[in-house]
Amino acid sequence: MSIDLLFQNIEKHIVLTDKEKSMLSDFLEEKTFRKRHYFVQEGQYANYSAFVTKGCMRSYYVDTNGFEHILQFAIEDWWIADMMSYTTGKEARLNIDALENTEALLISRENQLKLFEVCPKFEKYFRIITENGIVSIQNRLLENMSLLAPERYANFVKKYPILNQRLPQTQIAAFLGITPEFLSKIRNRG
Amino acid sequence: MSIDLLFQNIEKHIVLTDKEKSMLSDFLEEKTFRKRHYFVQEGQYANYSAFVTKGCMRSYYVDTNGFEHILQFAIEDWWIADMMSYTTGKEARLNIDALENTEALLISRENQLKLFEVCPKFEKYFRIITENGIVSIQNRLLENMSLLAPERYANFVKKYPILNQRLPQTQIAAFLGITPEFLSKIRNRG
DNA sequence: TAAAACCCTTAATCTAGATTAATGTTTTTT
DNA sequence: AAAAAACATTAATCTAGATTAAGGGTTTTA
Repeated sequence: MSIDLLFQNIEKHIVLTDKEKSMLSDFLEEKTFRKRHYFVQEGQYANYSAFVTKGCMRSYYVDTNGFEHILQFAIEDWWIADMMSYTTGKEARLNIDALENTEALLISRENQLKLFEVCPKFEKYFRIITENGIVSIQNRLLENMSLLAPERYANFVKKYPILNQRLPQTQIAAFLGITPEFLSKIRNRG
Repeated sequence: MSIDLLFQNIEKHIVLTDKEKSMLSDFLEEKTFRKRHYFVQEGQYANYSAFVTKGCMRSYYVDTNGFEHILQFAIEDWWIADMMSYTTGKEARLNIDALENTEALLISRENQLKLFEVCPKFEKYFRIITENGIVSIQNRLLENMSLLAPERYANFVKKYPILNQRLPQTQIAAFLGITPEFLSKIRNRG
């Protein structure tokens, strides 16, 4: 069962009783996304967060010149959401779509907050993964400010070897903040 | 009392009883930092988080060429920490120092986690401000990727007019990811 | 199975912002 | 009050990476 992947993820941080597992289960929705289909679109109220159990999604911002800037990839075992819209209830500024045919477990913000009330353990879990999220994005920001593109790419490969194999170059370039042409140059001894 | 500023900050998100306030108070330490003195240095175990009640601090990374890249400013009513070291217990890679004579309330990670056990309301508070932190730094990353320096500076001024007045240009430049020379040019009709 | 649609490569040219350097001002320390 | 340190300005030169463009490959869709 795909929900077991989520249970395992949660149990890296807290211990769950069977009752808590079934409670969580009741608050989730299973959904599949065909390649290139949207989970979130700019302008929507994105009050769902997704835990990917199969496939790959990405969140990205489209700038005023139409260029895409990728904030996050999410393969199996990763959460993805427009955190701004999800937590504040305002309109999303990000898009989230599937780069492969994808299966995910969705939780609404409403259900998440209910879960926190009923069982503070879940609040602890999300507090921890949110802390980890901050650390990881702070690190990325500092890398963007202090490293040249070839070094950033080397770190990407080291950190996410699977993504480097699995994703098209265009997507990796849009994540690193460079053009696909320049990434091509880097890859072929630039 | 300077701790009232923290109570007010917390009560934007949750309601506190007098008992909870005094409990929190017991877990905090008051400390002052003279201008240019360190709260955290690279290589230390930075197991304290600071809530600034007066003055200004900054967290920054020093790259291999000796350049400083500022991750965060914290004036009155802001928390600041090396989140990586604070949450994982590993050695800090950031420095945090005072840009002005500063007063702050410190909480150790140990006490914070105790507080969460004793009173889950505090876990909720920190979950919320951590969520807000993610949103804000995600936004900054996307701005860095999608905007030119003059636009980033304009947004900075709009978002933090006080910091723009209060901080030297060198510090603002190190936050925006540009040189002070180029910021000078931008400011004088660039 | 053809034709879109997407994806990758290479190379010439261009530009946002860095670097260097010189000069002046303001703030801090002695 | 002097000296030192930090801060700001301006301008010439330089460079990491963008842009443009053209050609070839591969995967999807009809």
